[in-house]
Amino acid sequence: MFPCLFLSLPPNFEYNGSERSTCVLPQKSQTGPLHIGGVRTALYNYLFAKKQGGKMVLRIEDTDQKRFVDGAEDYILESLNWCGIEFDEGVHKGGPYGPYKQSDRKAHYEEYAKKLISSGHAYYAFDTPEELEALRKKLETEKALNTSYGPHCRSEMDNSLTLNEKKVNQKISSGEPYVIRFKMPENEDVNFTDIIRGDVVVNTSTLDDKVLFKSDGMPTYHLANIVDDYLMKISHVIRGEEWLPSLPLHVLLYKALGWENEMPQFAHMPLTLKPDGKGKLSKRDGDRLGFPVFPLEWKNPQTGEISSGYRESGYFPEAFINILAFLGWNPGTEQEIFSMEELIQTFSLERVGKAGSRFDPEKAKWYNHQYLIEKDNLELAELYQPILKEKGIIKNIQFVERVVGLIKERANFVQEFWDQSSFFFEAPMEYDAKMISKGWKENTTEILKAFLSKSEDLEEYTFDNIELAVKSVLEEKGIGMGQLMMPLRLVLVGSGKGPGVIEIMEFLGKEEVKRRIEKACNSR
RNA sequence: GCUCCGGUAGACGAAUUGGUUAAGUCGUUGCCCUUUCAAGGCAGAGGUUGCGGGUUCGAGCCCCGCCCGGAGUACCA
Repeated sequence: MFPCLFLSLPPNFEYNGSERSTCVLPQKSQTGPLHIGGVRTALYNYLFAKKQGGKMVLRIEDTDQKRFVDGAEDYILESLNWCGIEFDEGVHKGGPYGPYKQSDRKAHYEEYAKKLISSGHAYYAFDTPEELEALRKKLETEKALNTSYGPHCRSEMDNSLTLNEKKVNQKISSGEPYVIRFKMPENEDVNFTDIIRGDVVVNTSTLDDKVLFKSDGMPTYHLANIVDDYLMKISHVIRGEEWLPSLPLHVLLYKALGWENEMPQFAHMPLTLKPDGKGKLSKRDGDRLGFPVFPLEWKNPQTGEISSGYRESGYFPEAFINILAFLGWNPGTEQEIFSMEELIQTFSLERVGKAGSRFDPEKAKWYNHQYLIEKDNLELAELYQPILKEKGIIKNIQFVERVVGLIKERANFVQEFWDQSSFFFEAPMEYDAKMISKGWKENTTEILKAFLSKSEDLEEYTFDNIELAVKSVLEEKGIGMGQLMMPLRLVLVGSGKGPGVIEIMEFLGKEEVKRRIEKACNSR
């Protein structure tokens, strides 16, 4: 899996303005594709860009060839498309700053890596993995403050700082593998400002000589990101908090390349945490705790393992977006339901929180319910139809629409509709035992028959008329409402759920009600 | 270990930037309604704002120390 980057460019770009954004998508996601944390990062970038009137650009960061996952790129595209996050430029669309896939931009990285070498900001290193491992172990046993490749040890290693030029050229031309490392300055304070975190200072003595260019000819994230953001004229970098520790390096790279004035502004957003326990949300948490971590269902092409997605679980994209937006951001008002358009209007980086937020699956359901009850009955009926077809039930859309209108308030998802409404389509096959013992008395059959004969006389089987029939039966028999309504519900629905009993009767019609009552009475 | 970032009820989080009694939502509990369930309405529980000092008339907010959590510390992003 590789992450991708979102950039936004305003039509009239100026570096000192605050009108453009960019972000890095997923975190270390070897284990799977874009998950909700990544979509949320994309969303914030999108909201920021749209609010400022910028353009959204998708860049694919596929510099790690080992981690290529088949289908990942399409998955990203499809996910964001489902969410309603649109791009103006990118791998799939082209644009003035292409190509938008880093594996197609190798020449750029090589060029700037060489520039850094000639300006003395970087150097070639020939150390083998074994030598590197030995170095680390040695420094660890010495309890050195900094156990990585850096100023304190680079003079003892196999690199262009210790070797003479002839030797270096010889090694390179003979095809010996090499990397290019950044020459980290010694004991220098790096100051920078993060939009969300504020001012941060880091001393370079805690940093190391990061590899910028790998022996396979590809850049690392650090180099590729800086070069591309510069070339693509990015003004804002909005990415996950896990990048914050790399920011000093990035700042130093901008300086070393002489791009200090073109350096974008940074915003590092809080991580999304597991609902239980500790740590950031990972792929495994979802199905372990019974909620999706992916926007769309994902099938791992290598293992065939399937992870559930929000779309397949019945979440509406609008609800999903709303949930994500509130994961680390809030408007400061009491409004909780926001359309994408409202989010664009209201969103600001300043109101993004600093603390990591825990994802709450319960509240996610609540959000979906809010959107579901606001949906048009016809739209919901169309979503319900395929489910009915699977059950072998063919009904016209008007019928389904009426059913949906009666039951949608008690469901969070369209998938729950059948459980709430099966009795509208077919008579109950069995009766709930608890309801029988609670509501079915000796005289119940007699009461139901009395009700039946009352309703026989009804010319129009309307709510009001049925109610009148109910009342007169109660009066005649001198009984309470429960003695009639409980059995009626049992007979009609089969259990203790569903809308009001009279509403159900009105919907089913006189004949069907009669059939169900008689069937139940005869079977007693 | 080291570096950085965090810490307000079970969860998300507000607090006009130092100003009464620390919002609201989800969840939870009870009641009303519907003799079902859900929705809705009402009410309640839940907090020493991580801990300890300090500054101040006054601290969730500023300063110092500590504790806890997270991230980073790869030829991964």
